[in-house]
Order: sequence, then structure tokens, then C-alpha cells
Amino acid sequence: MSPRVLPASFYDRDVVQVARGLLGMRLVRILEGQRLAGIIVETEAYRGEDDLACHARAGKTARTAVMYGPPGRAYIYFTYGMHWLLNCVSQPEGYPAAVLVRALLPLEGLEVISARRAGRSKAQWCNGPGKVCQALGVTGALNGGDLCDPRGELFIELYQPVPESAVQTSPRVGIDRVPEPWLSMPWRFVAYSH
DNA sequence: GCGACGATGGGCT
DNA sequence: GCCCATCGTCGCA
Repeated sequence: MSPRVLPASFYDRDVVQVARGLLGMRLVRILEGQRLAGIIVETEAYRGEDDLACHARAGKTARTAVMYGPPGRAYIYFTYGMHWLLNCVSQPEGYPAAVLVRALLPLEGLEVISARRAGRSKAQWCNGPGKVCQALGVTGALNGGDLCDPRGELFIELYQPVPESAVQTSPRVGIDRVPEPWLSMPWRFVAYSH
């Protein structure tokens, strides 16, 4: 295994810590033989069946089964009829938890990413969870894939850990109908925010 | 710059 | 039949 790739043990702990720890790591996508990559700068944690913002609130279904599986896998789902969203399965097998990758700083394969995000400025290429998947060509075909396999099509490498001074936390976004205390849990992490 | 809203389809009650 | 872990565009300032 490449020494740069984050091992499954990285994900095998509290998902909130994993969300924090993924800031500054490098998400790599091999698309048609070409390497595309970006630095993870925004994440959110979703933890367990009790968390009413987490898809696992409805229990284990065909859709959420991957979240109950081993840590270090990709949980990728389709929403709003048009967007794919990428998550990193965390915590021990059997406990449903995952980190939503909400934004990247584009780093490698910029020509391809630019073409996939045609007509938009660089700042708009990967500044949202749907945009990340659009930019890197991430779809449900990769659901359940191993993020710890450097020979796969999607994996995450150790890159540049982010110091506490550069991290901001806030409640998760896009979950307006969720009741407290879940609505206000500070489980969103942003690095080097504007 | 900002708020409203439509697109569009799968999952779940 | 309702609800989305969203995005891009439109209208208005």
C-alpha cells in the first residue's frame, strides 16, 4: 500500500474526529486513466441512527447499507434528482456513520476539471458537495468502493494536515427540517475559510 | 450581492 | 405523496 494513502484505521473512530481530520487531505480520482485531485476543505459528520440528519435514521436499507459496512469505503448517493454526493464511511463495521465531502481546492488535472465545470470560475469548481462529484466524475458506480486502495479509481491520501487556527466549525447545512439537538450539532468543518 | 424558486428522480411512510 | 446532506438562474438592488 502506498504510504500516502490513509489506512482504514484512520476512519475507524468517532466520525466527528474523522471529519475534522480529513481537512487538508487529498482526494484523488482516476478518471479515464487521468489523475484528478483536490484538497479537502469542507466536511460534515453524520453519526448513527439517533442522528435525525443522518440517512441511517430510517435504519439499514438497501441505500444505507454501505454506511453500516467497514470504515474507509465510499458511500455515494443520488439526491434532488440530479446530484451525486460523496461520503467516507467511518467508525467500526456495524455502526452507521459517514463524512460528507462538501468542498475541495482543485489541485491536479485542472484542465479536465475546468472542462467538466465549463463556464465557471475556478472558485466555483468544487465549492459544494454536488459540484465536487461533478468536477471529478464521481457517480454511484463508485458506491461501496475502497478509499484506502491506491490502485482504485477513488482514494484519499495524506497531504497537509490543517492547524486548529485554520479550522472553523458550524452546524451542518441543508438539514432545515431536522429537530434539535441535531440541527445545531457543530459537525461541519471548514478549513481556510474566506 | 442576495433571496426565491424550479429542475428532477429515488427513497421511504 | 412527500421529502430531500443541491445547484444554477432569475429578478431585484
